[in-house]
Amino acid sequence: MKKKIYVHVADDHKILIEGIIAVINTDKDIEIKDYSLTGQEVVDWFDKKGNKADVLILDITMPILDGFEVLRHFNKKQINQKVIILSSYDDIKIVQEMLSLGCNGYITKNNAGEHIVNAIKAVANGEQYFSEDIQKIVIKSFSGKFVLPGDSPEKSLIEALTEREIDVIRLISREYSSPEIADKLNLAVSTVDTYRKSLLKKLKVKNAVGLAMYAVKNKII
Amino acid sequence: MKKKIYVHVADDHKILIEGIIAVINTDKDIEIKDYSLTGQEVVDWFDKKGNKADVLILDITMPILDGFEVLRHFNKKQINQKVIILSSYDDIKIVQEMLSLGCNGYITKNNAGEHIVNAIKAVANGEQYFSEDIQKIVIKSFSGKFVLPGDSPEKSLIEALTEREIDVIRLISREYSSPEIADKLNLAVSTVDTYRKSLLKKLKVKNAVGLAMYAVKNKII
DNA sequence: TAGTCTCTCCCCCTTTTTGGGGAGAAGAAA
DNA sequence: TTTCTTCTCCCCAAAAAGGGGGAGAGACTA
Repeated sequence: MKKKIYVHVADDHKILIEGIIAVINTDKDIEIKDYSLTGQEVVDWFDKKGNKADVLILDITMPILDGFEVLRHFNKKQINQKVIILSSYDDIKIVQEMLSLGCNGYITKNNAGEHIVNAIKAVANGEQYFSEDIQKIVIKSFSGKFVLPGDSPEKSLIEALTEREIDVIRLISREYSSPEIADKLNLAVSTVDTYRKSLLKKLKVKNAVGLAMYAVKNKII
Repeated sequence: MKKKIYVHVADDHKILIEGIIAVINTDKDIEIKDYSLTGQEVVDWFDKKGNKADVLILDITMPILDGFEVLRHFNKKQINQKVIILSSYDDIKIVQEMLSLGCNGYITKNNAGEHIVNAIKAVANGEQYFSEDIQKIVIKSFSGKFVLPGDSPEKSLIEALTEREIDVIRLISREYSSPEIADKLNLAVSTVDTYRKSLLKKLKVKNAVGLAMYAVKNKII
C-alpha cells in the first residue's frame, strides 16, 4: 500500500476549507492533517513539535500573517516545507513573488477543484505544479521584457538608431561577440565594430554592458 | 462548417515533414498549404504575393537561414505571422530567445505527435501553446534562480554567489571596467578579474553582458 | 586536526573591445 | 547637382576581457 500524503490547509474562509476537504476526501492517498484560519496559526502549528505535513495548501490573504509572511517564516527557519499557493490572485507580480519565496505550486481558486488533487500528488512527489492560467501568465511575462527597477523608458533615442544598428545591439545583448555577429549578419567584423562604435557614441554609454542595458530598458531585445 | 486552418511546415528533413503531414491529415480542420526545407524558402514563400498560412510550423536548425533568422525577418517586415517552433532543443536560452522573438508556441520533437494538432488549433485561435517539458523549463528558470537555501534539489545560483562576487557583478552591470572596479573596491585588478572569471563560470554566461543581464533578471543591481 | 571556502594576488597568453582615423557605393533629399 | 545618410569595409593601436593555471592567509567546520 502506498504511503499517504498528509496535507495541511490554511485559508481564512472555513467554507473553502470544507470544500477542499470534500474534494480531497474523494482520493484515498491523501489525508487532511489539520487546518488553520490565519497565518499565525499555520506558523504555530508547524513550529509545534511533532506536527508536520507533506504539503501545505496556503491562501495568500489571511489575517494576522498573510501567505507571504508564512513563506518568509519557513525560509528564515530553513524549513523545507512543500507549499501550494491557492489564491484568487492571478497577478504576475504576486505569482513571481511567491515563486521567489520558493512555493512549489500555484493554483487559482476558480479552477481549484480539477487541480487540487493532482497538484498535491505532483508536489508531494517533488515536482512543481501550476494551473494552466498561471502557466500562461508566467510564460507571458517571460516573453515580455525585463523592466529595470525604477526607470521609465526615457525619451527613446531608438528612432535615431538605424536598422543595422538595431540588429547589432540586439545581438550584443544576447552575449554575442563581434565575430559571431559578423557571421550571423554576413558582415565583416570591422563593419560590426563600426556599428558598435556608433552605438556607443549615440547612446552615450561606456561599453557593451551599457548597450545591453539600453536594449533592456527600451525593450528592443 | 468551420473555416479550415492553413499551415505551412518548415524543416530541413523531408521525412519529418511527411510525418507531420500524416499526423495533421487525421484532422479535417487543418490543411497543409505548403512546406519549405530551408529558412530562405520560408521567407521567400511568405514574401510571395498571395501566399499565406494561418500557422507556420518552424524548425530551428535549417540551412541558409535558421529559425531565428526567419522570425527576425518577420519582425523586421512587421509581419504578424503565427509561429510554432518545433525543435529538438529544450535549452532555456533557446526557448527564451524564441519567446522574445515572438513565437506563439514551442513544442519539442520527442512529443510532437500528441501536441501538434492541439498546438495548431490553439495558436490559430490566438492562444499560446507550449508542450509540458517546455512549460516546465520556463517555469523552472523563472523560479529556479530564486529557490531558497536548504530548500529543494540544487542550490540556487544567487545564493551561491559570494559577497565579493555580488559586489563585482553589481559594478560590472553599471558599466565599470575591471580597473575601475578595482579602484572602487580597493582591490588589485587581477583580483577583480578572478571574480569576473568565477562569475562567468558560475552563471554559465559568455561575457560581461551576460552577467549584467543576470543581475537585471535577479534584481541584484 | 584536516578539509573546505572565501578572499586576495600573481603568472601566462589570446581574443575582443574600444577609440581614432579614413573611404567608397547607393540612395534619398534639398 | 550637390549634399546627406546609411551601409559597408579598412588601417592603426591601446585597453580590456577572457581563459588557463597557481598560491597564500584566514575562517569556518566536520
